[in-house]
Amino acid sequence: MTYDFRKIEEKWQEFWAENQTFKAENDSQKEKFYVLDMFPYPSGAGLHVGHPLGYIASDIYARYKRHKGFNVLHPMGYDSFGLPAEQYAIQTGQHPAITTETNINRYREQLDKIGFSFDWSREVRTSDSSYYKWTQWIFIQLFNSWYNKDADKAEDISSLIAIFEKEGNQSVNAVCDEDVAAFSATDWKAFTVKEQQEVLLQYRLTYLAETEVNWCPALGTVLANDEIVNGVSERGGHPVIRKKMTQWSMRISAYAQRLLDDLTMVDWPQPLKDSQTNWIGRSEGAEVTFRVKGREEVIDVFTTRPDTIFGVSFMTLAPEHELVAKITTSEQKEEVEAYIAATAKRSERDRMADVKTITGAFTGAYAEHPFSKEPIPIWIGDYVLAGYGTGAVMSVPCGDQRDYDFAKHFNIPITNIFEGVDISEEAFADKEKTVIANSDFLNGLPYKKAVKRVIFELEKLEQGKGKINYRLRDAVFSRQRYWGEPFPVYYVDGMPQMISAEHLPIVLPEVEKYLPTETGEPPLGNATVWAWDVKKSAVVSNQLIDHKTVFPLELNTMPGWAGSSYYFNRYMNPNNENEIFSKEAIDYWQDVDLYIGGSEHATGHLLYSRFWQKFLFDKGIVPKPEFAKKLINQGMITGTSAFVYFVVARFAKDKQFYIAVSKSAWGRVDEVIKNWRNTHPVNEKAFRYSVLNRIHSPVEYVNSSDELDIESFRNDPMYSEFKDAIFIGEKGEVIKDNNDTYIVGREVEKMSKSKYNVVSPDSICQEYGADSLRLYEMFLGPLEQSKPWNTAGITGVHSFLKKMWRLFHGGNDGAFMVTDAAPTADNLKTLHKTIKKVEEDIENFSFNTSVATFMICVNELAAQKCNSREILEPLVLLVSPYAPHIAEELWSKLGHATSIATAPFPKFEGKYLVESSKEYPISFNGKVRFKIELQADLSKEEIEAAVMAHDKTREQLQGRSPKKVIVVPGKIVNIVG
RNA sequence: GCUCGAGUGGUGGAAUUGGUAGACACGUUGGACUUAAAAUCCAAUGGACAUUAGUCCGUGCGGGUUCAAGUCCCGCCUCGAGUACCA
Repeated sequence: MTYDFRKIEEKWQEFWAENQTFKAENDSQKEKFYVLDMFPYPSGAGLHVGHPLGYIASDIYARYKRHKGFNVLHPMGYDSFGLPAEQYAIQTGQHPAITTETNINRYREQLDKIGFSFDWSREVRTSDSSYYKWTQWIFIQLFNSWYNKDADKAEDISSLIAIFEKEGNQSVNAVCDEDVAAFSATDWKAFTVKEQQEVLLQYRLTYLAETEVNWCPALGTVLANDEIVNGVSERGGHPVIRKKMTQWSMRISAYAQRLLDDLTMVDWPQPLKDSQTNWIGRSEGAEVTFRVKGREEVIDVFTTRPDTIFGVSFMTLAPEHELVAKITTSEQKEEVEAYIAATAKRSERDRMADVKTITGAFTGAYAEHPFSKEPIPIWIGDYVLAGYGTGAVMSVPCGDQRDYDFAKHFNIPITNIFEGVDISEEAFADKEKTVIANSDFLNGLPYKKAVKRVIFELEKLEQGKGKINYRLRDAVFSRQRYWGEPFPVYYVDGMPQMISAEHLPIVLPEVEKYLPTETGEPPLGNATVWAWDVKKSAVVSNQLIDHKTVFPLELNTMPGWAGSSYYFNRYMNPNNENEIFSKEAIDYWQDVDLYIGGSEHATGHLLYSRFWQKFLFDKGIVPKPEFAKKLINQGMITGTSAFVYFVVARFAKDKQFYIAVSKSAWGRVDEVIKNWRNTHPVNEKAFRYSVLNRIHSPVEYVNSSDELDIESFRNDPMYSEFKDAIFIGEKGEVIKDNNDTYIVGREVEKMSKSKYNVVSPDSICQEYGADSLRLYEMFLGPLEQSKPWNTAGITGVHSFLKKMWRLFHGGNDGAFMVTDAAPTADNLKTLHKTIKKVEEDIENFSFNTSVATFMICVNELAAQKCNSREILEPLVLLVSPYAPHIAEELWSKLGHATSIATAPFPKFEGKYLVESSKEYPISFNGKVRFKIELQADLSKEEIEAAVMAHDKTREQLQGRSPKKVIVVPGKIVNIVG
């Protein structure tokens, strides 16, 4: 019987689906294990072989854990709201829900063919109203919460209101907007309802505020910081400008410190942790208040070097700073305004690209030094960012290179306040070596002591305090898009009101057009039934809006990360209509044990998810402050492109054709063409040719030896212009389509349609089977590393499966032939060494090496002609997580009526590996010269004696007596001298 | 610029605490079987020298520690990822 993988794989995929083999139970006596993949956005292009890499790894782990007796939760779903479906809708009018559905079905078909052990009964789709009902619900919870810094957690807004009623807001230690006005309990009670709501918005964890946002005109929406890469939108690469807009924001900054601290709790890759740490950007320092000479206004600055305060020789404000207009003197007004106009014109991108050019303008105003009371000129400069700190800096040229360059450029005097340091060439920024001089009460102090002292003095003056600053900004949560979660929000007198949870979900309305309205409102502005009736508690026609019982609904939708920030929790109890998940479910499953996904989500999804998890934790909704214990970033699989090298030959008029020159001759085109002309005379004197760029050939036309299937290439309609091309080899000989070979050039590139190097998992499954695909993806190399795909190599793992199949099917007729014969010592040794290695490898996520181990095992057992059930049955179990279809088939042939999925993993027994002898490498001065076989239980002395007595040792030493003999029992012997 | 990661045969990659570098596989070459092909099997395969025995060189480069270094230390180079004037 031959290994008919197509039949076997189809059979078992059906079996698993019918029997719901991988359905996880929420009430189980077994220990839980939660293995999660980052769910995909179902794009129209479908999956290529790079996508399932992480899914295969997690599936192996999930299956392994089932064999180890765990109740495994291994779900899959779709992050199905998003831009591409909406862009497609704008172009074609096709409803995004339809496109999304089509794409999901295609994804599902592809995933099913690979034989994953997903519990599909738990599938979620973020664009389903039964799912986004809970996204809306969490939004409401955030709205109804504030961050109490004393308790260091989120609390219900009612506790804040209680404080306001009792004592106003002065003693409240909350994370809130910067500019909250002080009020007393009496004030609070005197406020109108609207005024009270305005105040509360400044404290809520999600709030509506006019903020400066990243507006992308091309996409017609705002973007979060992590959606902008190099100053342009991550999707599409469109320019982004700063714009003030009223938007929903998430007060993630409240959690900055905990997001930082709790990184120590999780086993995540260090680079990922580092990039979150950098993104949060904590810096310790002080806030210092400078009075402006002759004016009421003050300038607050944040500095990490308050110890250098006596080195301040000027102040710099961001051009956008609100004080600029107020303090600029009439003499300087023209220059300052011109400068502001010039910087406003420069895009964010220009500003970033051009760091070298120093620009700025003097405002004419002076600040007053808090200690020396000396006047300090106030400048503006675009190297100071409005969005960081207070948008103003105290410039200390002797201690900061940017300040130094600025001072030099504008001839501002530089004071040296460091002991024994030369600053004539550059600033001195080494904190460790700092000793302060020239600084009144700070003289002689090192950095740390000086900082402490100056903060103490500033507090005395009430002109400063120690402060910790974070780069992390609150996250803008509104998007001017159609295909996203609608907010459960309506407006009364301009103030946002939450729709109560029992009326959720608020379902996305139908619209005629997916573009912004003529008045510039988001696409939901096109909806005709999009108003909230508070009496009926229902969405009704806009025409009924009377601002008494019927109010307008929010027109923005939520961003892509809303639905993905808690889906891992929803999987625990995904079909629960009454709760986000049941208490029993969350108590049992707790958190994700293993999360596998791409590293591109480091500062987006993974930061927002941690934020929401902490919020839900504060509210007692989830039991863990971190949602995923261990996380692995799988590497990218790149494509191996194939190139054909062409020249265009012309002779006579209008007569031209293509000549493909083989890769190895590409450097000597002239010579090769000349050779070709010698053997194939072209009469026309006008013959000439020019070099054409290399052309991507579809990778399916190239075999494992890099030979092009010229006929297929010619007949591809894509390449009709090369239909009659002449292919020539290294020496200029003409390559005949059937006999000779044309060798293509190869290069590793990103897998993409435009490079014709995309390989789909479907075609691999069709030709080699899912088990081969799974094994090969793992065999390519370490999971975390990026590596090129080359279909040619798959024959290795495929023939391994065939070899394994043959272990079970002997004789000439290939009948199933497993015997109950007792295994030999060699059989047992091979098996147990394999068990040991495979188990270690899976625990270490080293899947590539266990595939190699399987190959060695099968090669050895084949050489030993092993047919013993006692050996082959455990082998099937070992292979099962990797190649589940063939494993199920062999398992059932071995006489088992139930699936292999939960059969216990073979137990390693060291006794079979005990060796009676050991082959010792004998090295002289570190170089191995020969090997000798010795008994394994010899002592150091006995080994040394045996080695020294050996003929070959004497031969090597040639009469010399060794200085030293090093014996490492069980390892090596080294003779020195 | 800063932070992190990585450099090993023609290729993908192996190599517990420093202890036989190149496992396993692809590719290549030769052979068996076959009318032929496919499939399968066998052998060789880091480089140089050598008839053999064997010798020398070899894990990006240069130093160092050690009986012993792909692995540890110091200094560089190259590539990749992230970040972008963060006061």
